[in-house]
Amino acid sequence: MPQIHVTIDVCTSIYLRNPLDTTLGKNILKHAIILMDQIGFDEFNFKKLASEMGSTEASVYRYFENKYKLLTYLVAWYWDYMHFLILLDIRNIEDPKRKMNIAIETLVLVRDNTATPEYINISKLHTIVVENASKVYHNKLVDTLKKEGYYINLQKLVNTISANILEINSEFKYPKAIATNIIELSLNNEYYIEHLPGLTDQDTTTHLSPRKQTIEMIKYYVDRII
Amino acid sequence: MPQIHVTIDVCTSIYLRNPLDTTLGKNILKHAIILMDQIGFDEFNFKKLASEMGSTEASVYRYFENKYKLLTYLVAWYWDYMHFLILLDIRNIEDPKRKMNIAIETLVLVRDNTATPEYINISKLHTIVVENASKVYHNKLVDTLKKEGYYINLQKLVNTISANILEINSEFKYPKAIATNIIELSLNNEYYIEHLPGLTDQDTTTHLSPRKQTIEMIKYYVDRII
DNA sequence: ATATTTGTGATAGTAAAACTATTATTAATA
DNA sequence: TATTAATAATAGTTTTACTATCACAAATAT
Repeated sequence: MPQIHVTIDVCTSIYLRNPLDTTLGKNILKHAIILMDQIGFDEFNFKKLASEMGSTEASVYRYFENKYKLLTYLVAWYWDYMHFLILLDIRNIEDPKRKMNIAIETLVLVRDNTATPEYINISKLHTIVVENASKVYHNKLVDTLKKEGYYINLQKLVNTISANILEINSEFKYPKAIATNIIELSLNNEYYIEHLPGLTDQDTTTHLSPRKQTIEMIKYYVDRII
Repeated sequence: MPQIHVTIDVCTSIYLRNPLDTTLGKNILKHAIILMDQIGFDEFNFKKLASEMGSTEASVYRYFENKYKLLTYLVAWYWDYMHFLILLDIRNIEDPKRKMNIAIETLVLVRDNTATPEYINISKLHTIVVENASKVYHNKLVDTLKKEGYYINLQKLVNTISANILEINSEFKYPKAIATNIIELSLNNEYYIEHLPGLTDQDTTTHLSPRKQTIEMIKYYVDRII
């Protein structure tokens, strides 16, 4: 059986050397995900990463200028991969409403896939994205980074979902804003259920998992709004 | 004419000494807002703040343990103040839909008010909240900070808007999640229009300002969903 | 087979950030 | 006038973020 190989496109200026080219590079990604997930981005640094993976600080610096660029790379990778999974899942499906439901499930469930490379723990990467995506998009350098193409991966995903919204209702006035909003809801709602339940609505009658509840919520939301 | 005095309640364990008690304290808030707005939270530190306001690093450390706590304080202050403005604006209004529209306008427009203390530049504080609110809510310490009551100010605002949603439609299934979402949209949409326009929809036909466009969008959204 | 390039490890170092501690001085209060 | 509290000034420590250099091993080119 042919193995599916995923090529994740991440803007080349994010890194100094392509981490996918070498074993060390992939190891940096692998252990960066494990460590960031464990101690959080603020506590994370290249010294700890190097010691965690049995390498040296200087070696890591050959791949990424700083930890912000490494985070940006991981988040871009995540969106490109999510986009790939969604496109895979909605292939051959005609009904736009069904397509939307599948996209929502894919976004929230963060299912593992045979195409996930060994060096990426997708569930931990999801946690990292939930906790830190805003650091990538909300900062003083946003305008420069945008010009360098750091955000195209999320943009492409938004475009796909936005197109799907227009297939459901071609008159809908704010397809991109709602696409972006669906993506943000898929990240935040589960986090709120777990950590800040007062900011969302937990269904105490059913015994659905936080993820299933989030899917229900976003479907309800999409159904009413579009 | 009696002057309205706003008492902003911020959880006492955020600060070491109440900044509102002294001139230096208020000066810390004032210049922290100016400086954070100017150089961004990541570049901001107590040394720069002290030099900006003609004081010393050690003096600032007597009020706040670190810059994260200062940010948390400012964000909590912002929500308490927004809540106050909304309650003021919807007084004596019966129609729940009108109340919601007013709340949306208040959230997005961030109008200055005579009750705004001299040491707070509310428009700059708004920028700081837009760019950094997620750092306050998405972090590894969230569970501890929640227990200490760091997030009650946002929670109260969510409760007020959530109640308003139920007044419009008592059957609505996710009042808190949508209240939180409205607040997040009010912060993000304007930022996206300005910095990441591909993530939202700009109306090129009209000549509405980003804020007016955001208000239109959220009203459209609320109207359809609730 | 040998020379050369490339990637990595090891070590060492600098500059700035993030605090802490001490003392002197000034202002408020008893 | 004595006492206390608040602040400024100074001087430190520790950690983070990053740079530079050199040696060695593996891959590649000739």
